[in-house]
Amino acid sequence: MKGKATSFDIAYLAGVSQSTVSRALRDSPAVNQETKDKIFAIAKQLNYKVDKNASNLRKQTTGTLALLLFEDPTVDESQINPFFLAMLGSITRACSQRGHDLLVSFQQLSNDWHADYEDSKKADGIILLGYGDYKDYEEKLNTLLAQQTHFVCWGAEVQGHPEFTIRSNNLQGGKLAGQHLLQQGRKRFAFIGNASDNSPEFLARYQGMVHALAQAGIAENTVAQLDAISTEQAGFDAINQLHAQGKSFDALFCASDLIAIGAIRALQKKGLKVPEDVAVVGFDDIPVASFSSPALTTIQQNTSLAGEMLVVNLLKLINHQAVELTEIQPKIIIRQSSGAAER
Amino acid sequence: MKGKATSFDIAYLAGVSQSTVSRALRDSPAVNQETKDKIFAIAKQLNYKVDKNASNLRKQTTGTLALLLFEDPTVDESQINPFFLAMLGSITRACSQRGHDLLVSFQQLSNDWHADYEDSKKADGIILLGYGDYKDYEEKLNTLLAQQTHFVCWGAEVQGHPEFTIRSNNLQGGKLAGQHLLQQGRKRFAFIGNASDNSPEFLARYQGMVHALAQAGIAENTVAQLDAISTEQAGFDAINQLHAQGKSFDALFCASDLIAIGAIRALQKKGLKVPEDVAVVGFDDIPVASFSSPALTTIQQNTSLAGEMLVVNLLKLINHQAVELTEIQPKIIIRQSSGAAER
DNA sequence: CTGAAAGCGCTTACAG
DNA sequence: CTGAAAGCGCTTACAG
Repeated sequence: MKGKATSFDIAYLAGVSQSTVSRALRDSPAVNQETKDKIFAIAKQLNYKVDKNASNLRKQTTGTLALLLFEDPTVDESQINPFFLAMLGSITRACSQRGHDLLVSFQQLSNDWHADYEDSKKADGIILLGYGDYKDYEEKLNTLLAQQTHFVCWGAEVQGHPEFTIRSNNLQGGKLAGQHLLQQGRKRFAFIGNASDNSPEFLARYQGMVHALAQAGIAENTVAQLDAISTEQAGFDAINQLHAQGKSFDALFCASDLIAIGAIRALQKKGLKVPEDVAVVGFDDIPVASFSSPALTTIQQNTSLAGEMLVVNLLKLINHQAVELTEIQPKIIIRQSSGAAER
Repeated sequence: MKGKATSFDIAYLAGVSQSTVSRALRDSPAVNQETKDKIFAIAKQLNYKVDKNASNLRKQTTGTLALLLFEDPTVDESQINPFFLAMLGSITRACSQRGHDLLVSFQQLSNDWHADYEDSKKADGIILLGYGDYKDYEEKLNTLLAQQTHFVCWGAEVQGHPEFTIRSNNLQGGKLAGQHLLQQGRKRFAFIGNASDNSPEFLARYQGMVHALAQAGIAENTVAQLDAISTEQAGFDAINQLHAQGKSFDALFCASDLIAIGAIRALQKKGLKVPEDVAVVGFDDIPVASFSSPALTTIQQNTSLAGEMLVVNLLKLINHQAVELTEIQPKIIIRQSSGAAER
């Protein structure tokens, strides 16, 4: 036999019609068990696999989900945020458990990717994952909406469609960080990370902390806040800028672990001790967090559940089932950088 | 118009045949420019995208590559080796630059994945990436060979088919590590990592170091070597075991950064100073390496070039072009853990 | 330069 | 329980 076997080859060998082969292979109850057995045996022997292109074309589906990972264009492409890589792992697993394939693409926001996947029948839906300026891609989201593309979005809420979003409870995460730093007896707070509508996740983390401080009688206007995207460099620079502004603080909450690690470096370079002089809390619990020096206290996002929920909700949307905004509860992981844990 | 537009819709609106539309959309030189312009305009307006399932079915290709990432089954699935994640990034980019999609799958070696992708026409070829016991998957590689699946393999050589392999020059990497440690005046060496045919990459790193030592008159039998898979835990345990065996050394080369980081922890826990008491060199240059304490001297693998070569060579194989074993030159990155660099 | 037609390998009403 | 037939949306010889 030349080339790959087709269902016609099996039909010929089994002495049945091709329709019957097709039914048998999908285990249709309308096929005699003996016939099935014979067909399965032949299929196995020929190492037959259903041609996905043909079956998808006929069924008008793909059995594939697309993952679009994007970051700030300023970030070096080779240095993908470790948090998203962890998500990638859990998304892959969640997909394969449900018999779906995962198409992966790293995009800059500037690219014109919207809807390509679904329109060209490469995927049944899209998972959007990334940090970056939310306002920048809101327009793209609207295009997706207009084209009725199926998608879910990590973190940011889609205007008018909260049900497309899966995210950590960032507000709660910020509260946990604030409360923990307060418990360490700290009074003068700083926050590094974009705190505007452009970065809704970071903003919620900031607001959560502010909320915790308010309950302890600390006013928001005493908090030093500086914008930063999620890179070590941005964290490093932010510290220098805060110092140049003459800001002083003994508690620092960073919107991501990468920012925190860069910030700690800058603090140490200035001769300040972490946690003695400044207690630091990060966000994400990326693998590096436990290896930084001192080990980083941080708010852990449950990437395993997050990836699962993204896939589950997207599949529901594809199947026209109802979904709603899904929030995942974060957890504080206490290590040395906040002054609470000993080795 | 209901549903997605097809080439027939465009043909109708443009007043030409569907064949002409198909040709025009692929920019065939056999189509009048005016006709093309008209067709492009209509296609754009309808937001038309070629149906990949249909075109792939007809062309009998997929325009997709599959990446199979696997690790030792003992490794927690959520904690994928950062080195492979970096590779994933560069592979994705290399694929999209060449107009290919990338299907990603994380597999345990125990799974029965061989050839599924290509047989079911989901991918034109497979990229294999992972650590793990080489002997364990040799059999699977043979199945792929027998089925004439197109594939390339990172690291390990496929018996009789060196051209399917892309890898770092691990021998050279080992030499660099050995030479560097010698330059620091170290004399008593240890190596942590599997050094057998089952882990050809680690073995070559070990042999490279041994080679460098031999040139300095240090015999292989003075070297303490202990097997370990590529995890921090394995590195941590290995140090304890070496000490239990009464081995003493002032230079340690680890087959991977993760091993090195675990080893450094264990050394420090025993009150030994790195690099003063033991100079440590790792392998990979994963992002954590620069954040460990002390920062890790390591052999950097060029993941950007590696990912590119995997894709380039696989595409060549698919197109029946000749390829040969591709080796990428590693580079030593000197930081604090080896005692050579100051802050 | 353009069109009519075949066919890629399936799935699934329809008929028996 | 099974078969004959249509059709998913393309690409590409073939003919003009």
